[in-house]
Amino acid sequence: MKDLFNYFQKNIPNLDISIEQDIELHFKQKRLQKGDKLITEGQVNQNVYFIKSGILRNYLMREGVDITTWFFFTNDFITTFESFQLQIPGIETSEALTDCELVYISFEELEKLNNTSHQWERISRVFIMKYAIQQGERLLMMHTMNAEEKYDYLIKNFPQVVQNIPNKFVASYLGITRETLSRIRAKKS
Amino acid sequence: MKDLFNYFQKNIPNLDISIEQDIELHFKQKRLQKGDKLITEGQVNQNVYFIKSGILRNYLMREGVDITTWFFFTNDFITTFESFQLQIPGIETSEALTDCELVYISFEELEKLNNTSHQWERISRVFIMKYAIQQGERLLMMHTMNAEEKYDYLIKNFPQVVQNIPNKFVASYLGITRETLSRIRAKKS
DNA sequence: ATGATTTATTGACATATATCACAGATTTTT
DNA sequence: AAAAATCTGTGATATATGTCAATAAATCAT
Repeated sequence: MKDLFNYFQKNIPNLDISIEQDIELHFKQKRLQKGDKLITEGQVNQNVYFIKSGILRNYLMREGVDITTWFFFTNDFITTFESFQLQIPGIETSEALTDCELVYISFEELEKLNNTSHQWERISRVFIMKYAIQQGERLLMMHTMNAEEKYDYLIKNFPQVVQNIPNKFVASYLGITRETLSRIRAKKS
Repeated sequence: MKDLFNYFQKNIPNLDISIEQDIELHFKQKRLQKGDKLITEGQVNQNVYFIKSGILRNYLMREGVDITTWFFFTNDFITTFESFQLQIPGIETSEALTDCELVYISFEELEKLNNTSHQWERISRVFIMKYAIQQGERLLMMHTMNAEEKYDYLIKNFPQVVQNIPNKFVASYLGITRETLSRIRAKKS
């Protein structure tokens, strides 16, 4: 759990040491094997997970087509955001692309911490804020770029995606077809 | 300022009455005329504004082209999110599409409230969370829909956009050209 | 290791949307 | 109210990307 506390400290100044105890007390461990589902479409996402190691993706099915919405790496939090925050059934599924080590806390337990501790409320706010900023950047990419620009953007800003993830997932993440991605890649080499 | 406190109460249970006094003390009034700029590209967005009445849009220039990123209506908060949250120069501009009445608070004052009051930290968290959810929905729209589907989605979910806003802004908000929007509209009537 | 399955590449063609050009409509300014 | 400016609609054409089909390459399972 030390990793998680370190990660909090890196992002939020002057954290109380009691936070580390809270983590010990309320977070649990979980391991996944490649291909395992962590969160399932149609169900309420009960937990927020912190990735100690591994890679996952969120995706949804739209008219029978698998669309990747997000990739997650070591030191990311993973939820299906709306489902977790509003505690309603979600449309997204999370699956492990590699074996993963996670720690997690349930919505109710986190809410308790948020209710009783100002510092936990701060932690929640800061990480939601960072998530919103990331989303804004991705939205801008989808809004303003063509296929090749999106791929260049990905290489520049998230090289770990291109290096570690099958092209079919990269393509659907970019909102283009596998064939188009393949042609863009061919042109570059 | 009563509107703002009511709005907080509607979204967050059990708010202390002291919040209303905080609002009186720290929020200021501002009026805009149609066409006025509220936040300017290249500068740090110092304040978060709550819209008591009026409509605004955020936009950015990309290769000389004006791209609308978001519309804001009565009872929305408006910032250029990343610039405000990180207090760094932003790429977006906010302009009034109608005359507007706003109330606002500076980043520093809000941070003070967030630091000293758990309830304010809660308020910040909840509205950032709501913003993130909205962004996620918009991202899904841009990711998965074609031009006509996006327009239908807008009519269904944000009819006030289609009713009140010039088509050229609607088009760039959807990431399509004015001509394509015009043809979609023609087909429907 | 070998065969089976999945994934990536490439070509031919189809289609949605962009671009350019101009005319008509609407809004703003004088 | 008239003139000017801006916005919207429509046609002709161009282009990026999608679709379908076949093969090659990579990965997985026995």
